[in-house]
Amino acid sequence: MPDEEGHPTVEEIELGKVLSALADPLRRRVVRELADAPDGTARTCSSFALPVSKATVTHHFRTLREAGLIRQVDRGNSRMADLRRADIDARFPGLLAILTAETGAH
Amino acid sequence: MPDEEGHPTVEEIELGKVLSALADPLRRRVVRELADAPDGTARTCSSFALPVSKATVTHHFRTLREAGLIRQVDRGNSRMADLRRADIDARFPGLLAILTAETGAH
DNA sequence: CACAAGGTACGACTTCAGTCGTACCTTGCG
DNA sequence: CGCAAGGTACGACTGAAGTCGTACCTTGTG
Repeated sequence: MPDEEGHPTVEEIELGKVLSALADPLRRRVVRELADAPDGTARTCSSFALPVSKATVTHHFRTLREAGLIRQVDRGNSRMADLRRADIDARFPGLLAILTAETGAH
Repeated sequence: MPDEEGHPTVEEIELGKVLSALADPLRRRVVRELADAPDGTARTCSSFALPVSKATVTHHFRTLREAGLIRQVDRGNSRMADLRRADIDARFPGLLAILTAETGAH
């Protein structure tokens, strides 16, 4: 069985869900910031300062997690999120490069 | 100015619209079939035999066209669609390879 | 010319995704 | 202990997206 609740295994990652998750500019911004940071960088949800409410932030991170793009682990007080870089690269090579190349209006 | 109605130029192609367009399995199927065919292959909308009505087919092809993924030109009786392969490769290298690699339930 | 084939336009319906407020839970800290 | 910080759960609202039927236009063909 997978890790915890809502983390698909590498084989379970579906292109459709990944593309749907990345269709949203806020979620794309989260992934891009994580992809630009050193591998293994883990940040809290709130550290991204998304211009939406807490409830909406939770919703977006759940979408990213269930798509298989990020990993979320409880760490005492808060919950840390980090990019599943190796898994993404294995399933969709070149995808992260496309995302990090995005510039302009975000 | 661009070509005809609804064809963005290469620079106007936006990642968000491309990902939104590709989030739909039917549209992904169209792009994949075109990408698998030889470059320059042009097909009619109806030749894809999508399991939806004519009106819906028109809708999906308009979405693909406005996202900049396909080109549509009137050719007498019908309207031929072909992949904007060079433009896509220029803006998002590796994207088409990800799509053509998709297997399983479509 | 008349008609079928291929698409588009428009309006309508339904489902889904993004958004929020509120209530609530857990953990760390003073 | 008591409280603030960080997140989640739930219900609700709204707008967007996929779907369809019908009507209509254009082009090629018999």
